[in-house]
Parts: sequence; structure tokens; C-alpha cells
Amino acid sequence: MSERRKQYPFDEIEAKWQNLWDQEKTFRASNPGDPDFDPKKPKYYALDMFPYPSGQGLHVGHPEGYTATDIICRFKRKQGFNVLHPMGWDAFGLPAEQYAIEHGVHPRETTEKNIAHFKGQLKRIGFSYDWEREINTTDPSYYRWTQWIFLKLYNSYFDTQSKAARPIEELIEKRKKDFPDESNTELNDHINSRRLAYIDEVAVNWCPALGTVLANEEVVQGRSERGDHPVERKPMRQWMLRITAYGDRLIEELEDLEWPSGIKKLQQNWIGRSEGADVHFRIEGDTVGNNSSAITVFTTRPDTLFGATYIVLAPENSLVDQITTSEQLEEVNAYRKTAASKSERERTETNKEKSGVFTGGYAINPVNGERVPIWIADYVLTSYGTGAIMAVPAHDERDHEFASKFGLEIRQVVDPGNEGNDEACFTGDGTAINSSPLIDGLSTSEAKEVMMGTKKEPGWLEKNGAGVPRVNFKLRDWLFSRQRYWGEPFPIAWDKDGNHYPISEDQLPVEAPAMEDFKPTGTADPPLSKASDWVNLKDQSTRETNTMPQWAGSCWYYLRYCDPDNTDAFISSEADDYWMNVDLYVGGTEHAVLHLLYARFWHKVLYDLGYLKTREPFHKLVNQGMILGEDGQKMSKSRGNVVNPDEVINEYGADSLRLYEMFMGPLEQVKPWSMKGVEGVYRFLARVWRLFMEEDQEGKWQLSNKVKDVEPTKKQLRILHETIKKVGEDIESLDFNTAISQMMKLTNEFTAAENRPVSSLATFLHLLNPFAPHISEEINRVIVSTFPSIIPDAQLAKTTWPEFDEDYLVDDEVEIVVQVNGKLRDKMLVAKEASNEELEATAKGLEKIQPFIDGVTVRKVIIVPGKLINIVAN
RNA sequence: GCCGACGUAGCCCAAUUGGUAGAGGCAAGCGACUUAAAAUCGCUCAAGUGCGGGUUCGAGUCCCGCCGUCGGCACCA
Repeated sequence: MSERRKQYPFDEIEAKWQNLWDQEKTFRASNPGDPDFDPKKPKYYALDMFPYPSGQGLHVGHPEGYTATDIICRFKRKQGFNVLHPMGWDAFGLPAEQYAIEHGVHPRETTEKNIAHFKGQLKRIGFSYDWEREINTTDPSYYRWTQWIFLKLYNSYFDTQSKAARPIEELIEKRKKDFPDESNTELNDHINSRRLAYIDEVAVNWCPALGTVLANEEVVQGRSERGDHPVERKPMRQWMLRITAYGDRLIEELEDLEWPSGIKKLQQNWIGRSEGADVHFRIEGDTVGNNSSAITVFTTRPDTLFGATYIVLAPENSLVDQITTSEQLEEVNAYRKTAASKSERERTETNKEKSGVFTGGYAINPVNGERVPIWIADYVLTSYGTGAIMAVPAHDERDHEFASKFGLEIRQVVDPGNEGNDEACFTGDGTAINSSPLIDGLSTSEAKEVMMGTKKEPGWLEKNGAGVPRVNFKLRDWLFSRQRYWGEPFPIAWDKDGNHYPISEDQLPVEAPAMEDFKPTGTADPPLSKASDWVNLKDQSTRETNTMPQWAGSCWYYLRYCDPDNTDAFISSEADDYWMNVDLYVGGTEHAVLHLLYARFWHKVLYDLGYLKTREPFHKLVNQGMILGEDGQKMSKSRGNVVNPDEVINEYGADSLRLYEMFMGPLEQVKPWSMKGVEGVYRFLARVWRLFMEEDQEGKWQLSNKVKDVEPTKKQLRILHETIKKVGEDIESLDFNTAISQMMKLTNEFTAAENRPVSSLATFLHLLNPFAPHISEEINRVIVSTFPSIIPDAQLAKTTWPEFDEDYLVDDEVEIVVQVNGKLRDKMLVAKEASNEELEATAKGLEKIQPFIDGVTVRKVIIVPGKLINIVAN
């Protein structure tokens, strides 16, 4: 189609307006304190998920959400809002580094190149970003503050009383008061174990192919989310962020947010809060006899303790060595070895068949003093709870399967009531039986309460020193260090005694050294460890050589947009006050648990420490649906169904791309691309163009002589005002597809008219403007020059959104549907203000209605004003 | 297995939130313009709402039970 003549000169028009917007800074948002700041204007902050500038450039999924927010922003500006609509680059990350390693180019170079490409592509779509607020997470003036926030995490702890982060100094003071004789080392150890950013030796996800550790969230089915490489578990000393401290608040504070319920659920499930108890099982033969030497299990069903017939430890559990008897040693070691050699994936794949071995040891069930065997099995995870469980095979499917396979005792302690079938294991709530007078006959919830107690009263477990109520989370602390080059260095150094200490704030940013060779070392030593000049500090200290993960920069970028050039603070208090929260955040579901959880966590810490005034960053969240290829499959290079937005713009123009992305269907829905559909909206825009313009003999476009200074007809006024109403409402509710159909309808109506009233058409251009800004501005300019006395000489972007007049929307006569027994039998035209009595009389008199009501009794007449009348008769 | 979303003309999708199943687009067909074609303009065509029950004067919409598609989680004790 490239040879085909363009239906309207979109290429000239679009470039022209984009240049003008750039030069005039049309979409600049002013901050409190700016000379042009108007405090009377309400604010609106619409945020897009900023892209990772990959080498592939933009794909059609990006402009979907971006167009949606752009329409809202252009609309809100016309309604008099001061609109913050920024864009930036999430540019640290593996791909740039991988590419750099393969091609021997510095990642900064490729990143800059990619950003320039992305930016050019975004500008070509005509988004109304305030480019003066552009940010880049790899810019030292940006990551200076990422490092600064890290120091805040490092220098604070979570106070469980107030459920909030507090400065670490408070903890130090308190500790000194409580333990005045403690040595500095002991004090430090205590403090370090409480920091929100801390070092820990944990079993981490080590990815040999990428040469780095990964967060749980970055591992999918035992493989790396990026690159799909195998991941193994390996104990390493790493920086961790104590996100689990915020587990409760991250769930509770979701409540007031206007987020899709599915996303809230996803986050809740990911955090995975469960209430239960830690229960201590003394090991038989243990002479110490206190709880610290016992096996502690976590259970959500302490009411089933009497049915706990054996104990299972994770193979990695450190107690295994102590418990295993010499007879069982060989078997246990063999099993542990196999378990360790299995990748996470293999372990979860063997989902079906349970395996495990007996340790030879026994524990004592604290509720009845019974001796129960201790097993190890890999269905018990070392990473959840305590790495040990009490098995209640009668009421837990996994335990049931295991017990059945190994012939362990299955003792029923919950009566399912009339529901139950006795064979299979019953996991629901019922009545406690076969337990003890303590709980027998009580419902599951009552029995739990007896065991765990209430807020006021401790339960049986606590009173007897057998356990303590506890809330457990699936959420793990956030593994925050990576063995990579292209990331934020930690503002941390280590003294010669091996203690870590913070780099002072005035030394920020800590920039990574320029390095020739930043390949992963293949060991746990990060690439930065090779830069010895950089690593070694004067006082024999050495710098931390890990870097932060990709997520760090995106945890707070929405704050920086509010005050991007501030060199004194990450955000000024005034800017925070004025702009936050984000009124609307649009992006893909792929960030439902990762980015959105991390950002909320950081935000809450900063809030607790008094740097922010809002508890949550994103008030309203909308997930755009994925755009599939023309074949209904996910777009991918290998399938060859990828649509390139540049090509769409070349052939149909940016306005068509924008319009099509919105016309495809509801924003949140998954939907396939269709080039025919693009042509459809392109034809619509060309129709709009020809509604105003015609070609002269030389083929030059000029204003059509059908466009006149005439009064619109009643019908025209009606559809115009209908459209003003519908488009406005649909933009507010993000139903862009239906807004566009309404504008198509209007265009069809006016195209059919010989006299096209310029006043009405000018109003229509305002409605079209947020969707197709270039063509609407261009046409507006043409009619301004011909009708200067009627059309104000101003850009649509700078003039007010039109208002509709209800009077034009109503007819004097309305069509009323006449039903008999709910079935449509006839229609009638009646005066709008006809009374119910009149309606009923008229309806009953209708020729087509008579046969249905003759000879039967009319029981009831239902009238919906202006809509229908239903005669119920039999 | 669990959680969530969605099933309406050949296709993408509407339906004032319980009130005439059709707004818009694509495709198809016919006509006008044209030497012809493309483009354009005009007209036409189509499903009874995945299936089975229920509530109601009235169900695409609400309830119950199935089926299918897509997405997420998945030995979380």
C-alpha cells in the first residue's frame, strides 16, 4: 500500500504539530513555586509504566496504555487541570549488559542509543509528555537518590509496636539503655540484624548462565525469567530488604486503592498471610529440654494436633544431623544428596509421587505426650515456615498421600459432619473428635481458639509452653544484590575487620568505575571486584561490589517526576504535597506482583520516616490487556506475527495508530491486532478530513464549500450534544472504543449533509482532539483562518472542553415498546409527557394488542417511563 | 488442583447496569461515479447472546450447575 496515494497528508501534518509542541513546550506542567504556577487549578497525575529501552524498540503494546493516558491527559488539560504526564527510562538491567558483553560496547552507549530510538518513536506518536521531566534510572543524578533511599533502608528498622519503620538511632539508644554492658560487637550484631537492609547468608537462586543471583520473583518454574536459564539453590551472603515486615500493611492498605480486584488478590496471594501457631515438639532423648532445642513446626490447624502422627523435616533442615540415628544415616544422607542435586524445577515437577526417608529419631507430641517418628521429605520446603511440619494425614492431602505410601498412622480428629465421606482425607472445618476433653465436640474455629487463645487470653499452647500463635507469610525478604556491572552500586563499604558501614550521603552518587572488562566472573565475586582501584579505599576499607537489581530504580521513579531537577532532595515536600498520589497508573499485568509490590514497600518506608505524606503511591491502577498477533497468538519474533508501530505510522499515520489501539476493544481486554481494523480507523480519519476539506483542480486540499456559517439542524444539534456527553463520559470511564464509535456516528451524520455548520463541526474537533491530536489541530487551524469571527484563534490543546446541553438530547415524542406478558407486540409514538393512564389506554387500544388481551384478565400493567409498557394478562 | 477474566452476527466489539439484542468498525453482497479499476459515496445482509436449570411481568445482564478459551499461582503445612 506504500504506493497508494495517502487519503490525507498525515505525514506533513503530524511532523508539523509535533515540532510545534516541542518548540512551544505546550505540555509543560508547572510545579509549585514556578512563575506560571496557578494554585487554583486542580492537579491530575497520570503515569505510564516507563519502558525498558530494549534494542528492539517500541512494540504495539507500549502505545496501548500510553495512548489511553494521553487521551485522559489531553482531556483533563482541556478541563482546566494542571496535568503531570511524564516519561522516562528504566534502563539498568541485564539485556544491555548481555548485549554489551557480546558486542564489546559499553552498556551506557547501547542504553543511550536505545533511549534515543525509543524517544523518537514516542514523539512520532504525538504523546503529550512533559519532556522536561524525562528521567533515566542510569543517570548518576537519578541513582544518587536511589542510593540515598537505600541508605534510609539501611539506617532504619521496623518497630513492631507502631508497625512502622523508625530510624536505627532510636534502636541503638534503646538497646544501650536496656543492655548497658553489651560490647560494641554484640550491639552491632543486634542492630545489624534489625536493619531494613541487611546482610544474610541465605539459600539464594543462583543462575550460572547469567552469573548472578535472582529474586524469587525473577524465577519462574526453576528457570530465570530473563533468558530462561536454569537456576539452582545455593547459600550465599547477600543484601536483603526486610519487605516481610510490611506483610500485614501491604495487604491491609490495599483496601482503599482503586485497583482491579484481581490484582489485589494476586498481591494478597503472593504475600500469602496465614494465621497459625508455632508448636514445639521435643526431640526424644534431648536432655536440654527447652524449646530452642525442640523441633518447631508451623501449623494453621493447631486443632488437629492430636492427629499429628509424625513429623517431617525438610532435607536441608539443620536438625537432621542431630536426629538421625546411625542405622538410618546412610539412607538419610543418600536422600539429602539426591534432594540437593535436584534443581528447584525437578523438585516441583515430581509433584505427584511423594518421597522421603525415616531418620530413626522420634519427637514428643506436646498435647498428648505421644512418641511420633521423624521423617525427612522434599515436600517440606525449607523456605516456608520453619522447614518442618507436623503431619496430620487424616486432614491434609499431602500428609495423607505420604502416610499412605509409607504406612504411617492416619488418625481422624475432625468429624466432617453429615457432609463427609469417610475414605478420603477431610481438610475442611468440622467438629473435633478423638482428641481430648479440651476440644472434643468443639467446632474447628472454637478448637483453634482453645489452642491459640484470643487477643486477651493466651491459649493452651502458650499456657503450657508448647507453642505460640504466629502469622506466617509466603512472601520472603527481598534478595537485593546482584553480581552484575550494569546496576546501581551500593553506597556501602567494608572496614578491615569485615564490618559494613554506609558511605556518607554527601559522597553520593557512588558511581561505578569505567571498566574494560565487566564480564561476570563466574563466581560469587561480582564484576566490580575486578576494579581494584575503585574497590580499595584509603583506610583499608573496600567497597561493596554487588549492585542493586533492576527493580531498584523503578521503585520510586514516579516520585522523581514530580521534582526531577531537585539536587537537595529526592522530592521536595511541596512537590510531594501537590502531585502525589498518582491519580491513574496504567500498565501491563506482568508487574502485578513485582514492581507494584516493591514500589509500595519503598513508599511506605519513606512515608514512615516522614519523607512522604501518602501511605500508598498509586491510587488508581488499570491494566491494559495484551495485544495479540493477527493470528490470535502472543506476538513473538519466532511466530513472525510482530507488528511494528513505525510501519503502521508510515502507512497510516500516528493518529490512526492511536485511534486503532483504542478502537480495538476495551482497554483491559486481551485482543488480536488487525491491519484491516487499522485501515478502518484510517478511513474514518480520512472521512473526517473530507468532512471539512476538498481538493481543488490541482489536487490541493482546501476548505470544503459545504462547511458554512449556518445554523445546525435540530438533528445535528442532537447528535452533537449526544457525542459531547458520550465522549466525555467514556473518557472518564476509559471506554475509549465506544467514544470513537460515537464520533464515527457523528461523522456519518454530518457527511450526509450538504450544509455543514462550522460551529458544530468546530465543537466536534475538540472531542476528537485527545484521540487524534494532529488532524484535529490542523483542521481547526484551517477553519479558524476562514471563520475568524466564529472560531476562536487558539489551539485545541489550549482551549476548553465543550459542554453539552441536556435540552438537545430529549425528543418531544418517544417511542414506547408495548409488551404483553413480556413479549414485544407493538410499538407506539407518544408525547414525552404522556401520563401513565394515557399510555395504558393507548396501548390497550392498539390493533395488534387487542387479540392478546381479549377475553383474558389484565393482572398488572408495568410502565417504564419513556421506555416500555408491559401488560400482564392471562 | 486453586484464583481471576472472558464466551453476543463470518470477525473485532455495543447494549442507558433487569426494560425493543445492534451503536461503530472489518468482511461479504448490491448500486452510483469511472472506458475500466482503485478510492469514494449510498444501500443491504446477518446472531437470539457457550450449554442446562432457576428468580422475575420481563434475563445477554441476577442466582445455581456444567462446558470452553485465556491469564496467574501451584507440595505455602
